[in-house]
Amino acid sequence: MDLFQSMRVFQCVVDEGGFAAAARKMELTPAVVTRQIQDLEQSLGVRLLHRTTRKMSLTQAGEGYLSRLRLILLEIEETAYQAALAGAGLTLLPELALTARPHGGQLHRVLAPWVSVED
Amino acid sequence: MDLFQSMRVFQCVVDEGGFAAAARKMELTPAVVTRQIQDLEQSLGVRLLHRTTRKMSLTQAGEGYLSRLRLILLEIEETAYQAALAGAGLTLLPELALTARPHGGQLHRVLAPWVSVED
DNA sequence: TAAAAATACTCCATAGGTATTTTAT
DNA sequence: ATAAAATACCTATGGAGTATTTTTA
Repeated sequence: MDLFQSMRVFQCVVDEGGFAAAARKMELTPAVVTRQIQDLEQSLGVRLLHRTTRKMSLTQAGEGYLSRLRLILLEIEETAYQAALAGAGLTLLPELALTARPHGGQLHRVLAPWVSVED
Repeated sequence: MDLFQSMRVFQCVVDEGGFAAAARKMELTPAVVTRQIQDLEQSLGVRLLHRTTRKMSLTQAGEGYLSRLRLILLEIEETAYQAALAGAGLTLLPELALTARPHGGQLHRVLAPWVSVED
C-alpha cells in the first residue's frame, strides 16, 4: 500500500467533501478512493470518516489526523523541493521556505531572486 | 512506487552504511534496496548517494534531505500513534509526545500514566 | 579476488478498473 | 428516483525475487 497516496486521497476527500468529488479531482475511480481510505484506516486501526451515501464527516480521530497530515504533506513537498534545489547547487533562502515555490513538478534549472547560489 | 518505503530504506541505508547491510536489516534483497533508492532519487530528480561497490556516502543534497526526512518519519509515526489513541478516546499528554510510545504496531487498548482519558 | 552494487529476467501479488449492489435523501 | 458509497470480480502493471554481470578496494 502506498501510504503517501492514501494520505493525499484522504486530504482530498475532506477538501472536496466526498469520495466521488475527490475521485473526479484526482482522476481516480470512486472505487479506488474507497479502498485507499479503507487501507489508511486499517493501517491506523482507526476510523477517520463517518460516511453515508449522502453525507460524510470527520471522526474526532480523523480531525486530529488530518490537521497533522496537512503539515506533514507540506513538509514532504518542501523537502523534495529543497533536495532538488540542493542538487542544482542552490539554497532556498530560509525566510522564504514554505512560501515561494513554483507550480509543483520537477525542478531543473531555476534561478530566481529567492534562491542563492552556493559559492 | 511507495514513497514512504523508499524513505525508510534510504534512512536505513545511511544508518547501516550500505545497501547490503540495509537489505539484511530490513529483510529485503539487495536488488530491492537498489531499486528503492533509484526510485526515490528519480522522483526527486536528485542523486542522494555517491556509491561505489565498496564505499557509499551522502551527496550534499542527500545530507539535507536525510536530516529533514528523519523528522518527517518521526512525525508520521507520532501522528499515526495519536490517531490510534484518539480512536480509543485517549489523548497523549503533550509534554510526552515523541518520547513515550510502545514498541510499534497497532494500538488497541492502552491505558498508561502518560495518556489521559477524554472528558 | 571477494564483497557489494547494478542489471536482466521472471513471476506473482495487488493496485486499479468495470460492473453491480446497497444505501440514504 | 438518483447520486454516492461499497462490493465483487477481473486484468495488467510493477514490485519483489533469482541469477548474472560489473565494479572496486
